[in-house]
Amino acid sequence: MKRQDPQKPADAPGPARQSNALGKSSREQILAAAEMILKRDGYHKLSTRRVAASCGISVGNLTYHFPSKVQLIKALMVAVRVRYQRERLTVHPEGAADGRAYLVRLLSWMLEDAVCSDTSALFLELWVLAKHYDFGAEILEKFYAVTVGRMITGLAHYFPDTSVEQREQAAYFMLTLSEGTVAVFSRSYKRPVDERDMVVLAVKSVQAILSPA
Amino acid sequence: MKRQDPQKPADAPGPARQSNALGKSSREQILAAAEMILKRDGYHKLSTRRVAASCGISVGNLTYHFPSKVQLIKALMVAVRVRYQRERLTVHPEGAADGRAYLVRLLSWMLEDAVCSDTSALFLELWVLAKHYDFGAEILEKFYAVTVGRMITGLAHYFPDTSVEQREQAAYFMLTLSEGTVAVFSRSYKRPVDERDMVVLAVKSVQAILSPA
DNA sequence: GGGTAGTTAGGACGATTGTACTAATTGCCG
DNA sequence: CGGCAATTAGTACAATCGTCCTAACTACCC
Repeated sequence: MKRQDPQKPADAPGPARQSNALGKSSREQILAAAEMILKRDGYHKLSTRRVAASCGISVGNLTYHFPSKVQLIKALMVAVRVRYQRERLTVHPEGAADGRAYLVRLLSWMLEDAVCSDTSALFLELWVLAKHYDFGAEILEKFYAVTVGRMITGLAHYFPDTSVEQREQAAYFMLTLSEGTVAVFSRSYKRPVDERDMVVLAVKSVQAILSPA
Repeated sequence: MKRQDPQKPADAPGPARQSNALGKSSREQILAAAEMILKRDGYHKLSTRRVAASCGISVGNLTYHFPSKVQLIKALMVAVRVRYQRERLTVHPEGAADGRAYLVRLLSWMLEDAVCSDTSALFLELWVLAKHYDFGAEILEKFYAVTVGRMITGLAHYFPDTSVEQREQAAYFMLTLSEGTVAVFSRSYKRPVDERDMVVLAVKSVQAILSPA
């Protein structure tokens, strides 16, 4: 039949959708398969047919839920952003003893997550998507903005004697270190320095940034 | 068949590769076109036909010089590595007044280069290629190893009172910051912190890393 | 000038891509 | 149960992909 109302807003519409045998709606199943393929095979191997085959549905069915590949990619990036953002907000350490302990916990988690194969494989592709699609850059920048914002509030709590500029700079500094760790340390390779050394260096650096000039 | 007239005489004997109208051998021309397409359109749009069309030769001619796409990609990565490595060795600041001036010059150049659209667009794709091809990871790691090694010797000259571990850690730290800058700051976007602020923070951080514990 | 190796153009093949279209099936509501 | 909308499957089509093949052209050496 004719496809009417091809795009609902990219947000999940809530519980009003049918579920298939796997207990997930077709939309969620498609997005999960697309994310898996994006991480494993990369953007340049992400095709509608592959996604459809990966979750056992037909191409026609996929084009019903996502009339174009771009819409699928957009929905995929939105879903990924929502999930990662929720994770990053949840994991944020709150009960740290002091500022130093907060930095150790935060940077340990960030850098360990950066070298995790799931995260690193995903972000490498997200950067490419952000370069290729305008909406991709927007989504990524929004994610970064929220991540940085959350760090800034944490810093304000543990380092009250710092200026707003110092906290902003420290937050972007930690973000840059985290993404750089994805680029440099995500591949297994023999190096004289590993990501755990980087945590120590990062803590020392952020303390230097936050200390009065 | 109906290609342009070859008015370029082969200059000196020696290696004696033929040259076409552009004064570059077909191999170099192909590699240059491939690099341009990789940077502009990304790996997932890099096709043999597109490269051939971009430098005005036929597909058959391209497959003569590079029998498979993988070989083209490999040669492209090798060429890019050689060029960037030579550049990074050349630009290395030698006549700095003191350690701090050395760090300022080095990190300024590294982070400014990271946000340059040519470099950033290229490295985003190189990371994907390194994830997809084993030889890509090797080439990238070798480039990183040489870059870090050059930084270590520079640090040893300007910071003689530091341990080998400190210099290694500082070098990998600067590399991580540089690559993270590509990922975070290469897109033009309004942020409260820019890459020039990052230079200041990076200098302060590396000084903290190199100072005695 | 003739010959040989190195280049080049062009076509062909099967595979894969994104998307459009139709028809069948399913689920829900009155 | 009937009917209608939502969902699914399957096919088709033009475009592009990587690679192979052959014939023609070019440069250079004897």
